[in-house]
Formats: sequence, C-alpha cells, structure tokens
Amino acid sequence: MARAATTSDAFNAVAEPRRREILNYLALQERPVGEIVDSLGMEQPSVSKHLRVLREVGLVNVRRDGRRMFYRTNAEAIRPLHEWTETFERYWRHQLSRIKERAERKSSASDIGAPDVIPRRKDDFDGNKN
Amino acid sequence: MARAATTSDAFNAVAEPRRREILNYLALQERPVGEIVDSLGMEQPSVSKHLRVLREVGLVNVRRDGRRMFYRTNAEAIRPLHEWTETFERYWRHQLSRIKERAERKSSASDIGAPDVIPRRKDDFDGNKN
DNA sequence: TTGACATATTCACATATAGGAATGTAATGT
DNA sequence: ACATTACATTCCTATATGTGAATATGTCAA
Repeated sequence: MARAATTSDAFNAVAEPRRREILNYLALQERPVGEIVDSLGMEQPSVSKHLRVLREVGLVNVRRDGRRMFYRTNAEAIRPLHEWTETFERYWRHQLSRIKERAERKSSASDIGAPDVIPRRKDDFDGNKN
Repeated sequence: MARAATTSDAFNAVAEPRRREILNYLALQERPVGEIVDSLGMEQPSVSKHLRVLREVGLVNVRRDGRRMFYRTNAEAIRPLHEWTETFERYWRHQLSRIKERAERKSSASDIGAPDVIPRRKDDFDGNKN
C-alpha cells in the first residue's frame, strides 16, 4: 500500500508546506487565485492543484465572481488538528521538569537519540536511507 | 517531485493515522514495542517502522532495557503543530456567526462546495477523480 | 555456543504524489 | 465569432511511501 491520499483528511492535506502557506494567506481574507500566485510566488497550476486538495477536504471554501474564484480558509476544518494536538498540551508541560531532571542524572547510558546517532555496530555508517 | 518524506517534519509524520494512534498510546506511559503491537493490533515490523519515522522527527524517545525498547511520546515535538493550528482559532470563532449570516442570505448563487458538487456546466458529472 | 525472545531491517510492489509543460474550459468584452 | 483573462486539468516522471514476508540484529539465559 502507498501513502494515504493527501485528500483523505486534513492531516494529510496540511502535511504539504505550501498548502499551509496558502491556508495562512487565506485565513484573513478571501482572495482570487491570481493573488495567491503573485503573493506566494508559486506557479498558477500548482496553486490550483493545491487549492483543489484543500477544497476536497473542506479546508477552503470557494466563491465565484465573474471569471475569478475567491478562495478562503475554512478555519473550522482545522479544528480537529487543533484538538488532537491539544491532548498533548498537558504532557509537554510536565516534560519540562522531567527534562531538567534527566540533564542532572547525567545520561545513565539509557537515552537514545535520533536513529542516525544510534550505535548499531562498529562502523556501519552509509549515509543513505534507501 | 514526489511528496515530501514522512521524516521531513512532524506534520508529515503525523499524517499517518497509525502513527497518531501510537503517539496517543505512548503519551501516558513509555511502552515496549511488544505492548504497542498487542494493544494496537498492528504487525510488529509495521510498528517498528512507524516508530522509526516518529523517532527521526523527534516525536518519540527511546530507552533500552535489556532486550526491550521503551518508547515514549515526546509531546514537545507536537507543539509546533499545536501552535500552527492555534493561529486559526480566532477565525473559527468568528466564522460561526458568519455561517449563520449566510444561511439567512439564502445562498445568493455564490457559495461553492466540494469539487464534486461544483456545477461547471449543465451536465458534466462523471463521478471519478482521476 | 546454542536457543529463545524482542526489535529492526530489507525486499518487492502497488500506489500516490508534486512539479513542469501543455492544454482545456469558462467568463467577459467587443 | 474572436481575443483575452482567469483558472483548472491532463500528461509525464522521479520519488517516497506502507504493507507483507522474510531475514537480520541484539540481548539474555543456560
């Protein structure tokens, strides 16, 4: 199986940085595609494609005025993300104290960092992921 | 170009539903891989691979105890997501009133919904996305 | 060392991009 | 009808998956 479609939900849709930029830009005011293109400096087809994804998951609304399409962020659709992240808020508050505690315990050979730093064997560094 | 790597940042990493499940599960307590496998009902290699992604972006920490690896959610790494979504909070509060307002204006032929529903011409419904 | 247990990695594969280029479609003005 | 403006879609391609199956690695016990 491949990765889930970007249109499967808001989580997948906002994984793309440019789509987040667009959402930021369209949060304040609705804007026609052309302005998004000019302001964010992206190719027009690219913007249209990103907008389509955003629209399919309900992250933006559209309104037509003549030949222009005015897009606007539908903040409501971001709420599920906000709520999911919110459930972790209490944890990072607690963690601040725990981190300090650990720093003082002076790493009792138990903490493991990022995988690149994990010592698997002697010299198996090969610098690529695939 | 293809989609950004799942390991490129927290946004991409949490786009996968199972990884979110894992993060939820590991938020309360650290757990060995075997327990994640049993509790969440996923295959062991799958869990290991998801954990690797989560570790690469700092969403979980690991500690070894004998042959077991204890993983735990690093809530701090979820904070950027929380903060990004938070910037939209003020908008969805405002939108509640705007939605009501629109409902009363009785759709002056301007609102457009999901793409499947967009009336482009008379009868161009074809029911597929690709 | 051998065996068992706990995790991690590799391989193969179907699938879904995101971007660029080119083209299609819709609305307006004349 | 025709040209123009404003967007949307299609085609192509390199790349990055997530899963299952198989295998490797690492750790402890006897």
